[in-house]
Amino acid sequence: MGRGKIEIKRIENLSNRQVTYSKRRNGIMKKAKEITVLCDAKVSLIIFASSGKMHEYCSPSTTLVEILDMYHKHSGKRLWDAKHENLSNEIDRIKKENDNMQIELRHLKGEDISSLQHKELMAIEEALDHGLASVRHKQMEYYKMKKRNDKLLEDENKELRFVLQQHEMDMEEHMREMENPYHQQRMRDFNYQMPFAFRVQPIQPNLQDRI
Amino acid sequence: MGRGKIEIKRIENLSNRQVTYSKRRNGIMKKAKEITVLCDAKVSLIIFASSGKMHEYCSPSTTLVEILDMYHKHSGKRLWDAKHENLSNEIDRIKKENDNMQIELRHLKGEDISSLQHKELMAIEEALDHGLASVRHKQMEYYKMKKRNDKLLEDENKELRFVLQQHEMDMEEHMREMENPYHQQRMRDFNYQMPFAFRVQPIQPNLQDRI
DNA sequence: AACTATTCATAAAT
DNA sequence: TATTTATGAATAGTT
Repeated sequence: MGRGKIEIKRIENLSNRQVTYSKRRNGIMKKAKEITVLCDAKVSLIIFASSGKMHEYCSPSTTLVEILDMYHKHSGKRLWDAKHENLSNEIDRIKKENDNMQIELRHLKGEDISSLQHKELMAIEEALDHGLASVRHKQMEYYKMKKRNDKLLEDENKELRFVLQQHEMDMEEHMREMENPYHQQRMRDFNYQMPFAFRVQPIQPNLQDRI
Repeated sequence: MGRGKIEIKRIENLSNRQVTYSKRRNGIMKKAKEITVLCDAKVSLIIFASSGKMHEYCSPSTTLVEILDMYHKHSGKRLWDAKHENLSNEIDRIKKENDNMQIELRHLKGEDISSLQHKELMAIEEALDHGLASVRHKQMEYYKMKKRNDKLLEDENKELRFVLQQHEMDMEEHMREMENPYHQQRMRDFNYQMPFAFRVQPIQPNLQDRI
């Protein structure tokens, strides 16, 4: 159909090929639309030019995904399933792992143990014993640490009380010397400086957060 | 093109529609093949008739999957990625669940507890205590059952020994009466019948499998 | 991009 | 359903 018959083989002239591509692509698109309307068909048409440009047509009554789903059902071919299969397998694997852990957890919590054999119960008991020992050991550590901290606080307290007493004694002594203006000035200096001199830093700053 | 112009609208006559579908489908397929060869294009064409029958064409230089991959790159549209994403999300969700259980398990086994707060340790200890109590309770049940079974076996044993003794005593008595042919016959009967009379069935047939 | 001359596709008939 | 045929549509080559 044209000014002479052409052989169906690659058009070597780039320009001619592009023109023919454009014309024929429009022709196919039109035909696709027509068969969709005339015959109630569902069509998906995807064309890539050798340049890489893409054109597509999809019947308005449907979507490409829908057509691919139908294609899948009809052809039995895989398409994107290969990609999915890997993920599905991983899900299965993890779910299984999950179930096993769930069972182990329940057993350790003393649930669902009615059907267990004596040997299995022994193993669970051992695990629990071991876990309990570890946890109690850890708690003992905290207890000791707390006790040590209490001791330190107590010591600090004692020292502070002693210093405070000294302080008060000094104060009284100075009070007696208050008439002297030089001493008045010294007293003010003392008030500003002494509190810092005896401020005590906590030894384990964040311990209280953990106990 | 044909014996008269036709309007592009659905062909109501089923037979005509089917015929037209078949002809035009062939036409499009041919055009698709031609543009593939003439213009170096890559074409994917999938057509579903209203009957549900499918026909497809794909350029020989490529595959549908390849074309869909290219389609994906060009259009930026999702296609099967939506499904892909769902699976990925589920994997993430399950993996998270998995991790949490893993941690809980390790804690119950007394592992990785260094960084735990006192409160958390208390909770774990409580869980372990509870689990241990359940497991030991269950084991106690088995122990009692076993003890009961032992007792029953012992009693049976006693009874059997008693019966056997009786049996032997009877035997001796009968031996003494052996001269009498009538007694000889009775003795044979006795030998066949008595063992069954005192055969004892185990009370918990499969108990030994579970202990 | 628009224009034909020509071939092709196909609607209707068989 | 397949083939034939008359006709409109598509398009190759030209402008």
